[in-house]
Amino acid sequence: MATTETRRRADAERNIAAILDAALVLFTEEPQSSMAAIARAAGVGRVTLYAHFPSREVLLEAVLDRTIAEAGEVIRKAAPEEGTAMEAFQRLLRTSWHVLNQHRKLFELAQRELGPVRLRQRHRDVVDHVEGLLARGQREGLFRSDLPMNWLVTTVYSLLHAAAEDVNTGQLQAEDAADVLEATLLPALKS
Amino acid sequence: MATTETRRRADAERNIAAILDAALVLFTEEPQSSMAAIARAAGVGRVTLYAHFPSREVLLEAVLDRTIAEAGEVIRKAAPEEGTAMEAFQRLLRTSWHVLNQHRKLFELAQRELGPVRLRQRHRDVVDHVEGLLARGQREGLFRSDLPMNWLVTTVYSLLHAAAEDVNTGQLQAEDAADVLEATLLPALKS
DNA sequence: CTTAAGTCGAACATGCATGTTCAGGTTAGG
DNA sequence: CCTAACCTGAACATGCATGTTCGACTTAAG
Repeated sequence: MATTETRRRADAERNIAAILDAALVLFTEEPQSSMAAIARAAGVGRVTLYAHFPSREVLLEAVLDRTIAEAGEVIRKAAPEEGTAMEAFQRLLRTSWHVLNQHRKLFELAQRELGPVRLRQRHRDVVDHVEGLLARGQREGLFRSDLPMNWLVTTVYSLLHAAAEDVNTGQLQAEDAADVLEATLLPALKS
Repeated sequence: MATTETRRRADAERNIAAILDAALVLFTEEPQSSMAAIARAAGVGRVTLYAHFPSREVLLEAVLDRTIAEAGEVIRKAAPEEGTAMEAFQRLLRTSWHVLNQHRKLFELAQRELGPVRLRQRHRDVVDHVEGLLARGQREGLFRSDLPMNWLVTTVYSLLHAAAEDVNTGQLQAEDAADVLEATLLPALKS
C-alpha cells in the first residue's frame, strides 16, 4: 500500500474506482454484461477499461477481491471472537449471511466463470476464520469432532451458498434465511 | 411411445441416440461445448445435428429430460419406499449421491442456460420423490416440521453436491461420503 | 507552463458460435 | 431394385464479444 510501483495519476485512480463500482453493479445485475457495457456504465471509454484491466477475467477477479476484502472487514468487525464458540459462530453466521446475500449474484457469476476452486481460494481468509471458530468449538466440547474438519467447513460454506441460491430463485425469503440457516446448521454441527 | 408421428428410419434413431450420448458427455465435461464439437463427438455431421435438434436449447432440454428420467429410474429401483421414512431416506442418500455427482455439471449448465424455473420443472418428479419422503418422515414424527419443506430439500441436495465436490478435489474419500452425509444430514433433519 | 500520463472514439482484426442452404451421396425399407 | 428418407461436407450469412492500434485531445502535477 505504501509503494505504488508506477506513480498513478489521481485521474486514473478515479477511473479505476469507477470501473470497479460499475463492474460490481453490472456483474451483479446482468452477469453476462460485456466489457463495452461496463465501460459505458463507468462513464469511461472502452479503451481505458482495457488499459487498466487487460481482460474480462482480470476485471472479474479484481472486483471479487475487492468485494471479499470489504466483506471480510465487515465480518471481522461485526463478529468478534467474544463469548463461547457457539455464540461467536451464531454471530458469524448472521453477518456472513448478510454480506453474502448482498453479493450472491456476483459469487454465482464467479463460481461459473472462475470455477469453484479459484473462487474458494480467494475466500481463503474468510474460510479460515470459520475453521478457526469451529476448532475452538471442538476444544470447548460444543462442536462435534467425529467428522473431518474440512467437511464441517464445507457444510457451512455450501449451505450458506445454497441459501443464497434459494433466495435468488425466490424459494426462500431473504429475511428468513439467517434463522433457517442457524436452525439447520447448529444441529448438524454441535456434539 | 406407441405412435411415432412421422415414421423415422432406424438410421435416424441411431444418430439421435448417439447425439444425446455425446451431448451428455460433452455438456458434463465441458459445459460450453459448441454444437460443432457435439456433432463431431457423436460422429455425425453438423447439419444432421441441426436436423434433429433445431437449436442448442432444444438439445439441452432433450439431454436433460433423458438423463433425469434415467436417474429417476435408478433411484426408484435402488431405494424403494419400504420401512420407516428414516430408513428409506438413508437408502436414498446412499444410492443417489453418486448419481447426482455424475450429472451435477449438467444441472449447473441447465440452471444457467434454461433458468432455474424450467430446470426445476423438468426434474420435478425426482425432487418430488425426496420431498415425498421427507413429508412422510414429518407425518411419522421423525423429521422436523419447523422449516420450509423447500429448504429441507435444498439442504439435502446441496450437501450431496458438496460431498461430490469434496470427493473430486480429494478432500473426502469416496467411500466415506455416504457415512459423512448421513452423519451430517440426519441431525439437521430429524425432529 | 510544460510534459508525460491519461483518455477518447473510431476503425480494424480476429475468432467463434449459431443457423441455413445446396447439391450430391447413402441407406433403409417396402 | 427403387425411392424417399437420411446423411454429408462445404460454403455462406450473421452477430457478437474480445482485444488492439492510431492519432488527437485533456488533464494532472511538478
